[in-house]
Amino acid sequence: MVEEITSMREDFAQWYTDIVKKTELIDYSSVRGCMILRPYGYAIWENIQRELNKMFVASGHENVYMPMFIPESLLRKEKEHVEGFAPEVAWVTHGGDEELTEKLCVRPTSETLFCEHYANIIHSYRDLPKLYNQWCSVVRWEKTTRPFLRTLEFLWQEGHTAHADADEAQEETLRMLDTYAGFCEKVLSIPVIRGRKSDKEKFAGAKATYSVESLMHDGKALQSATSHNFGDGFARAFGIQYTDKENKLQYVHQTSWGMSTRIIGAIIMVHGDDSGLVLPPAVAPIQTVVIPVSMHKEGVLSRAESLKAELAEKYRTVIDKSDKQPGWKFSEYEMKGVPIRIEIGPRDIEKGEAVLVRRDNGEKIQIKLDEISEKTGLILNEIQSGLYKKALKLREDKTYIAADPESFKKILEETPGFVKAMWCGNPECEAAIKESTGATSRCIPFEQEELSDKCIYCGGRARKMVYWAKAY
RNA sequence: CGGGGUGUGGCUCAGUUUGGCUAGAGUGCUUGGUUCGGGACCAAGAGGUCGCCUGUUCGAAUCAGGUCACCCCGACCA
Repeated sequence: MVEEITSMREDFAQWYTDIVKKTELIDYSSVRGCMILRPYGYAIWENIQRELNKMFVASGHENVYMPMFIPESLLRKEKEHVEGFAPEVAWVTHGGDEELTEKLCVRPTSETLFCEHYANIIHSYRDLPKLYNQWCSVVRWEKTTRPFLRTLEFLWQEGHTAHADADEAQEETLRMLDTYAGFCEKVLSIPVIRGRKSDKEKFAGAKATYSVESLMHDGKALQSATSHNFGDGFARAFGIQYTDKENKLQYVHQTSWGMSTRIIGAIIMVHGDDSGLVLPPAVAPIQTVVIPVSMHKEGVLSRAESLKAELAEKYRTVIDKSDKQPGWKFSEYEMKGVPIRIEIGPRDIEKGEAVLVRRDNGEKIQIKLDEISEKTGLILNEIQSGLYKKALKLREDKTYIAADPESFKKILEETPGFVKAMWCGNPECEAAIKESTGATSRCIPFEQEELSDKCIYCGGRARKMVYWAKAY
């Protein structure tokens, strides 16, 4: 047990803050609401980036880079979009001492830039589809901020695609949602609910928004990624037209989809425990750490070094040769969520063994040195899938069904989590539920269940089962 | 943006109520030594314009006004 980290039960918010600081994921900067991603935190993002990018490339997407500034007139081209984002954009009004004739906003998202560009480069059905993605940072002037979960500037990727027709755009929207779901579940070991957002929760300017939703340890939900179908709304606003095979002018149908550094907050809050971080091996900056014990003794350090070199061929491995106590090191790497720790000291070397310790369950295993590389791989896989199962169980344990407003409210107050309940589809009921319970509709899941035929709030005819929760 | 809280060596905090000598402790850091299988020990040392600004006062970490930042709860949002 690490003393410096507040226990989850005692104060979840403080636990979270302790973790991000003490494990050196971030530091605060002198700019309000902006965080410094330290090497350990940034390495997680780089791993996420690498894995996710592979998936994008595999499905035919190309990376581009757009400017970070958007002229005011361009931002204003699509009405709903600007209304959605205007309250939280940062404006550049001066270049040096000179006032700009048109102010520029720092991109809060890049739909408008992509649209303008697409209008210029798409002319024929032969130019379609356009499957672009960009990795960048965006700025949203949030009122309150929290590391990873909400910062003024954050890193993300935003995919923007243009298609010949509505069906293809819808297919792309769902394919990318599925990509995110697979990424969360396989790479991050985070189970997600796939579904559609209600109109109230929809992206500004979208025809339909889909999301993958995950559940944190404290029973609050976190939108882990979104995928939007824009229909031809943006195309009409920006004049993105092409000539089809029949020589007729058509508007393109577009999508956009994104995942941000916020997902690191989910990794922390889904897998972490009172000893600190627990990182899924696929994105852990350090997969195994070799800790020499009694390293001043003859032969220990050199054996530990050669073990490290062997492991490093296959896994992200470090050796800690600092003169700290072994016990200190054990705690340190536990706190940092390193999946596997390997202790090697005189006793082990004599027997031709080492001690392998799993972060996920604390199990200590004596392993023959000549088998250790292979076993490490197997155990990393076990941890990867074990974390998923554990998280899934947690989510299932915290998923409830409510049949009436009173029990709905009671569940959210006493045992926070996902609440499944029927909804008539009326935004007023949705707003009223939020007002009385603080919970929002997280999504209308693809996997529907017929819990009842009455809306949880008004008792009218129910149309959909919805996942509700308090959310980050 | 509303409500609450906090700013004092790197970190955690005491001191502020009731203004008063050279601002303390633990931990961390540096050096030397002894240790080393779950956060070691001894010794010596370095490190602070008390968030910032203005005021009150003979005198401000302490009082007043302002301001900035962070944390928590809410509203808004990825």
